[in-house]
Amino acid sequence: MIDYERFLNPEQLEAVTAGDGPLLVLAAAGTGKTQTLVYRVAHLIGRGVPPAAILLLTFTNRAAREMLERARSVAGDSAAEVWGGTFHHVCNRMLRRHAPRLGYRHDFIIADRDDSRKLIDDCVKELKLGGKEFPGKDVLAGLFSHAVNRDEPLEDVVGTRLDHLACNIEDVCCVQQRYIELKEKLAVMDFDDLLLNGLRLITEHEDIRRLYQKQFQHILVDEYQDTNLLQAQFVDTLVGSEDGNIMVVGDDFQCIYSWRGADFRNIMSFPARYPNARIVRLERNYRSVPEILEVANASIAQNPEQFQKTLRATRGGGSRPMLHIVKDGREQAEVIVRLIRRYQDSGLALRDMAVLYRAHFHSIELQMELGRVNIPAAVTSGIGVFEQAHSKDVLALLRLAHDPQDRLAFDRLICLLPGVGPRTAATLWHKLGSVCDCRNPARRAQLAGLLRPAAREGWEAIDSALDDYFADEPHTRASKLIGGFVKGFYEGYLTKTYENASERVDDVYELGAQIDNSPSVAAFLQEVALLTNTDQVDGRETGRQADAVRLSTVHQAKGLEWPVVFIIWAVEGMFPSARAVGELADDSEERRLFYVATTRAREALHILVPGWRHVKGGQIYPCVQSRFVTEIPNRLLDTRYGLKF
DNA sequence: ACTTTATGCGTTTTT
DNA sequence: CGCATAAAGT
Repeated sequence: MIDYERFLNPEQLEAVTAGDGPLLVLAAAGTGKTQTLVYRVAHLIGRGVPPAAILLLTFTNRAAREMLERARSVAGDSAAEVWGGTFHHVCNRMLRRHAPRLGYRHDFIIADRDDSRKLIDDCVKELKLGGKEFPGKDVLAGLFSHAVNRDEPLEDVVGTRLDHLACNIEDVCCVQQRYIELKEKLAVMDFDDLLLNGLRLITEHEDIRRLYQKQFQHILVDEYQDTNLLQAQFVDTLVGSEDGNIMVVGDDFQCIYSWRGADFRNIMSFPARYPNARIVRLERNYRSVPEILEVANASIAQNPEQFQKTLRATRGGGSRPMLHIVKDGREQAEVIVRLIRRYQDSGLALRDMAVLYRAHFHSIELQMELGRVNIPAAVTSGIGVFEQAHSKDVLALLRLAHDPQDRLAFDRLICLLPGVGPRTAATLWHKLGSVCDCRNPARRAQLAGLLRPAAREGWEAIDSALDDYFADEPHTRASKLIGGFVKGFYEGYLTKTYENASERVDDVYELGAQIDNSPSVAAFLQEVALLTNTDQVDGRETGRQADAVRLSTVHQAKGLEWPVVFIIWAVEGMFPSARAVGELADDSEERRLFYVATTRAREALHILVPGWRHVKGGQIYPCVQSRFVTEIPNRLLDTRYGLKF
């Protein structure tokens, strides 16, 4: 029997041991939200609920993995059978089983952000729209996504978000229509389709809805404040009744994804949608020293219309957060280097420290400085390994090998050949009859015959790699195909295309090893589009990751904590970001982001405010201290100037 | 004429 | 890194 009272405080215990019925846990930052979810899962299993009857929806795959691992150590190995993952992941898993019910193949292709933008661009060109006044593909993708995730008509979204642009709303709708048709034709779902079709599956098909309602006796949702309307509908439908077994955990103060359609009204209206919901508040913060919490509380108090919560400290006194007024980005980097060295001398490891910023490019100057003075830094970069060109190239080869109809993969692969671009790729695809059966040597030879000599040479190398690969069936190993591909063709391509070709070669071999270790190549390919950079970085950390300072955007730091945190570029226009303030005329989400940043720190928080910003071209702009700093009472901060501290 | 490739520049946040 | 534009290649 688990001694819950030993590991949980009274509020956490109440949430963990609550009986059936809806439950809303308002868990402020650092109050043991994860602990509560982990023990709730353990408690349910202990009560006799079959693990496979529990659905745990999280914001990242990493969060699900961590929670289930911990639940496993508390409740035993059976916890591994709990369904856990992101909404996209769970929808994908359901859709792989039932896709034909919606007119899709089981092996539909997932289009990542790049793929869908490319497809949208194709639609625009096909409809001969384009032009100066017409929105670009990113804007269009954003509009489509917004409409889907908020369940609003596209016309309204275009009307409100694009009123300054004198473009025809109907044209935009035409592009969307064409985009939807094109996706259907290519058997492709984009990220939004996974959610949309996951929801359609259980709303339009009663038997499937019943199946999953019966299977999932308990549904738990983490980071509920960052769900969008579609996701909330998905959960509500699966729960089925207003007295169902649904537990949602969240903190409206930490809703930072509304630009992606998240709507913290989901959490605000939860008590109205589930009138009998029990509400538990977790306010005892175990993470940070009181001085840091005071700053966080003072900051978030500026936002109206939220569930009132105050972080109460449980820890003893530490020291006040430091505000560093520095000359410019260079001095900012210098201050951080000195502070890092000082913390190292006092016994902290580099992995105990993190530098947080609003946008990736804010960190470039610091990265260079850290490199110069040999302080190892782990950057959670904007694009993960799987999203980088070389991974995608290799994945395209594997995808095409396993699915002759994967046009996106074909295009990508064939365009690597010299003298072949999108146009020739399209012609070739047509000439081949909309299939590229790599399993069939005769078909591969046919393709070779259609290519120009320069391109043919490259294709022949790929051809022999494919030949070797299929010779081993059914025990094909991805690493073998990748090895042949790299040696015969890709290494040469990489060396003439990129500076850091050898790193990329290493990455690609690593990718092969990972696929060999996964259950099957096909399963890996079906999941890979949903794996994110943070999943990947953490995967590596367990491996050979050395001790390093973490550099991260605030968004990617969500759910993490460090003894020492630096927030850089706390100036107007950068944090809050100029775009966010201009577009929304409401800075509350940016303030929540600042709140998330401050509450990542356990012992020490340093906020840096440079006075000048060097833009390339030699221009210098003065910086104004961020409103988020200015609105904090002076007495809560320890202000230092320049290099004196 | 049509395609591919080279060059220079600007960057919010991401499943 | 991706995008737009201009130049080179077929």
